[in-house]
Amino acid sequence: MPELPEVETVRDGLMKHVLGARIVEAQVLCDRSVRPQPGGAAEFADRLVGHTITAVVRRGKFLWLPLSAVASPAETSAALIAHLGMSGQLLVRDEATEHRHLRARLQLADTPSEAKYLDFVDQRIFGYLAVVDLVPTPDGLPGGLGFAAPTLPAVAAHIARDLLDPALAAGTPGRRRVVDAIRRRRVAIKTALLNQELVSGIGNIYADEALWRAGLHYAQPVGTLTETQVENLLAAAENVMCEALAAGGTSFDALYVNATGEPGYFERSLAAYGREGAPCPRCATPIRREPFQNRSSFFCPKCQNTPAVESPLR
DNA sequence: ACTGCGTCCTGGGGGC
DNA sequence: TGCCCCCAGGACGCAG
Repeated sequence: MPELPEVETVRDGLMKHVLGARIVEAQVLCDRSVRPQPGGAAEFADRLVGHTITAVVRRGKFLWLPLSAVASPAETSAALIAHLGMSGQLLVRDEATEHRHLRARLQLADTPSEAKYLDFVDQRIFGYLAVVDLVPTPDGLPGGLGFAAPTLPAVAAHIARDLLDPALAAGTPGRRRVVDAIRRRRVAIKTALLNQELVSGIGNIYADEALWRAGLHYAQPVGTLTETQVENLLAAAENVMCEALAAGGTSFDALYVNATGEPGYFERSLAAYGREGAPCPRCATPIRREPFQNRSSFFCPKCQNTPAVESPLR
């Protein structure tokens, strides 16, 4: 399941293999994988062919590749956006290779490596590709990591910045605003962590890991947490995602691989997620799994104390 | 404005 | 052995 560290690992691979490349041909093998594209596959291909990839940008779990026309290279008003969903893969290939779930294939020229194809493979079709317009960021800051221009895809404008964004660095006003935005909600803390409009990039795996590190129960009402507890939780989320990034991401179920098809190695470092019945690395209490909002939550029943009840007087 | 829940999708695995 | 049902979850649409 690609979350921030996995998407960032893919971005890194794409930088090495497709930056500056010109798109020669675009093949769509599954129409449903190309959305939100009003004109469908034909419009998708039409807006890609002949254009050059000028950057590889990420905000949270969203990736986009700004495009410029060969005739007017300074103009970058559109981008190829990619969301990997549950099982999406962007694979750089030197040759046209077979994939069971190949949904789209871009043929490239002038790549910085031997790469000739950018394949979008997606088993569950929760991910998508589209060519979309870029709009200015409200704050005039870069829209995401990897591109200095203050723009982002209109279709992702509602997505918050993530914890690796310099604008949200620990101790900055940006980070304080995230803490405040979280604390204003009246939801369980895990719900807030997973809300991509408050802070982006965190999915089920890293939410559980951050909560384990911070010693918080997933169902703890946000209103019962102190400012410091929320700050510490965000720091834990940032740290665990940085460590996962250094390991190339988490390949929990083999649906995640990087841009050259290799898995990540952070799964062996997970403390809670996917470890039902295994000993908590801190206190050896068996990790428990409980259903939470149609998902699974993994936690240590000893380290992550039972949620306090929100005071009715507040 | 918020919150919560259902929906999309496919392959693997467990149970009978 | 085979079949059916359930499970995984990111993002979004909708109802209240």
